[in-house]
Amino acid sequence: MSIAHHRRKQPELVRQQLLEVAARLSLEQGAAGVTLDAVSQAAGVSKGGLLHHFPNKMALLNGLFDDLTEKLDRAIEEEMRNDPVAHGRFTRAYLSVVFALEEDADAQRWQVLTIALLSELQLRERWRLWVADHADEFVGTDSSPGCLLARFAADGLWLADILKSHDVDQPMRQAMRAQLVALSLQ
Amino acid sequence: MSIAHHRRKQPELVRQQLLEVAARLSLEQGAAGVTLDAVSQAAGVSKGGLLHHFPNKMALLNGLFDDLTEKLDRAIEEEMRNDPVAHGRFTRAYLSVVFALEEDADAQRWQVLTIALLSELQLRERWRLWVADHADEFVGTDSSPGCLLARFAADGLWLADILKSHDVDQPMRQAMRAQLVALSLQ
DNA sequence: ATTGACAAACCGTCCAGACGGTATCTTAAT
DNA sequence: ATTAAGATACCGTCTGGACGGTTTGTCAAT
Repeated sequence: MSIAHHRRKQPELVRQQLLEVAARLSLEQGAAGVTLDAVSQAAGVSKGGLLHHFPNKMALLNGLFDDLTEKLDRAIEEEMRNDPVAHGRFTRAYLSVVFALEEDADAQRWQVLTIALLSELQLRERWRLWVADHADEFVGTDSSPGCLLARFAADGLWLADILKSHDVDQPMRQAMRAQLVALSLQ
Repeated sequence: MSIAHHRRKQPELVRQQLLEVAARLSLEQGAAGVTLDAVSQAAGVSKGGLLHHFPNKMALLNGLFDDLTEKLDRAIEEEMRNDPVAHGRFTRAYLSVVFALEEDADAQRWQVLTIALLSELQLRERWRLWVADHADEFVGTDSSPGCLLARFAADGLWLADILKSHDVDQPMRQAMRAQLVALSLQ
């Protein structure tokens, strides 16, 4: 911050703002709403300015993806640090994060974005890699059928939250979570 | 067929062909690949011809959605007819259909389409309605936490199949299915 | 003769990206 | 401490193409 004080241009803030706005637009207007014009204008930057930070649209989308997975990874690591049991540790952390998503208002913005990102071929592949890498990293502790099933169920719940298709009340949610945690231990 | 025989133009076939091609394009090129130009050209029809069958693009997407849910409903009904146990009957039928998806080569084409459809705001709402309607219809038999959980897990597996993120081998798949069926009964 | 099923040309809009330019910041030599 | 030199962070405009949709034309079947 000491630097920021005598620094009038703060490119990192602009970059963050652009990502923020892009995520918000995808939430409010769907994937089609994320155009260079719309993003730059809503972020109070010219299109040239946007393209300075992200040389093309794909770079912007990749930036969103990076931001998303980074946050996800941090949240998961945080949860894993507080779990003494090795077996299914990653799965339980994953469960925690997914179950927390609905309550975190900030996180909601990212949920719909995920769907939008998944509809892009290249980003779908990146997502695949993310999953594969994590499955690989925790193959020793989290590859039992129970763990896999628990994570699948979490994904299903996450999808339902996005679509608001079911509304699961809080007691039911907690009951489900308990059952999935039990699965992760078996 | 008797009509088609002495009829050179077969509008119903063209319509089917258009939907087929649109689904294929979304699989091969992502949602962005489904343009009126691309669909009509790949279907061997002029753009005017396409717009004769579907007055605008949304109508085409709605047509895809209708086709998809129709097939889904038929498959589910078929499965439900062969299940003597009332409790969780819908959930088990849902499981059967989802687990069968990966084997059915024809069905694969529709999987990615689903994601593409979900990225469209209006179609997401239609999907929400479909889910809500079915949850409502079978509220007496399929609203237990076990059933809900089983369906969530099926959705997660379906997502994993689409992304090819995990490759679950056949024995594991069957074990998971058995476990989910058990959940649907509890 | 009318109509349904297309084809072909065309229109207006939107959008990704290029480009030329300007303001601001950093570095380092003086 | 000043300042020249270059890098970085933007801005505003333009363009070529894509895309959704319209209009008009054609032709076979009824």
